[in-house]
Amino acid sequence: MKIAVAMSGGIDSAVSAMILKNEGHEVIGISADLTSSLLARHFSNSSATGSIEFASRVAETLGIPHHVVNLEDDFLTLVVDPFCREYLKGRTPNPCVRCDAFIKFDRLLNAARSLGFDHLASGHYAALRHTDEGRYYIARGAEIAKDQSYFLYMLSQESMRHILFPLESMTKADSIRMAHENRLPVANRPESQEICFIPDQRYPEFIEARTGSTPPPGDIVDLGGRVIGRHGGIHRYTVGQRRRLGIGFPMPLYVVAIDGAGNRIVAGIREDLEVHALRAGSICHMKETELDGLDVLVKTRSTQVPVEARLQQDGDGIIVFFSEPQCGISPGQAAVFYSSRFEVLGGGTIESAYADPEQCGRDIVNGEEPSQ
RNA sequence: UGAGGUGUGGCCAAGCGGUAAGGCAUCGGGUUUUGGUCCCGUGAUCCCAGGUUCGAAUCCUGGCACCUCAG
Repeated sequence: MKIAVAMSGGIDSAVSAMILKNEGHEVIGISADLTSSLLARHFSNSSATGSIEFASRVAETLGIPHHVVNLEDDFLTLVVDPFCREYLKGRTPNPCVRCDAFIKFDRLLNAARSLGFDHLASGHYAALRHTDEGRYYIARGAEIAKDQSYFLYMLSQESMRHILFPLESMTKADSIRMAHENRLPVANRPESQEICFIPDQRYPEFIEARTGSTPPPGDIVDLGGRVIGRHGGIHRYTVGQRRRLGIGFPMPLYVVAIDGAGNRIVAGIREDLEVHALRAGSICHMKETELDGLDVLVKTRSTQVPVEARLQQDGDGIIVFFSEPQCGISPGQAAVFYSSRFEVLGGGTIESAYADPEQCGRDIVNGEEPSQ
């Protein structure tokens, strides 16, 4: 089989390429240049090409060709700029989800196919499966702690026909061991974390530089509307956030809601954060084409243990009723639905969250006052 | 300027003569292919000036500041 391996310059994709090569496939490495000029523009002192150079060295070590595809324009249009716009509205986007769906497993896949390679493999810790009827879906792989299926819920049926996850039955420890045993030049590289296009966690500064706008300071209020502090721009906050509120109080205070229209941050104690239901929109169907009424497991963040919930169709969206209240549910993030076997059934973008399960109209997360 | 009260690190707050708890905030670190959470670590000589005492944030005197009640 002719397989292009999406190589990030990290351990996982390197091991993936090695495995496929050893299995006798015709393998090339392919890397997307997403950020070199972006980072040069906004962070003059950071090295954007380091990862691609590592990928190149791995390809050389493995004796496979390596291609670099410049996808920066698409990346900016489909990932970076929507990310910035969401933050300016007081929402908390998940750029990785969009990058996987629109860049890696779309544009980069297409680039591979135009090179004559009909399959694209990546180093994700996730499994790709299909039903007897030929419907593809993502599922959790052997690596539970670092499962990445959450990020993949938006992949299309069309793209999944051409995708391979060579690590799906491996653990991270397996990969590290293989990388060392085979002396891959990336064996000791640190794990990637944080947003790839924003060095040093300085995302508020990045958003300001990228959009050319500086969100104004405003009030931090409690649930009763009393002013208890000041914020430095709503793009600096997310629901559930505790640090950097700067308010001395007998108890820790968290961001309970972001009122974009009123330019206010609503703060409260931990139990004010508890949410019994949420509404997700932009629904993607993975294994299931009908989600209404299903009892599922849900993840509202990538590193969370899935929790029980029931789904209910609500127009073009889905309302998720949690069995146990959840904290830190932020509009803009992804809610991903799993079966008890950790198959991805579908998912969506969180639009709002509800403290009261019986009255989903009480929408405190979108900044509206509780209705009484 | 009559009476009473208060004055401890950014905020709140223990301490009641024996050599400054704790919470919140901040900052740093750990965990984490998003944000966040979580975990660990992080600071003061006690409004000022005298005095008593072996020793005071803790007692006394005098200032200063703020608060409350009066008028």
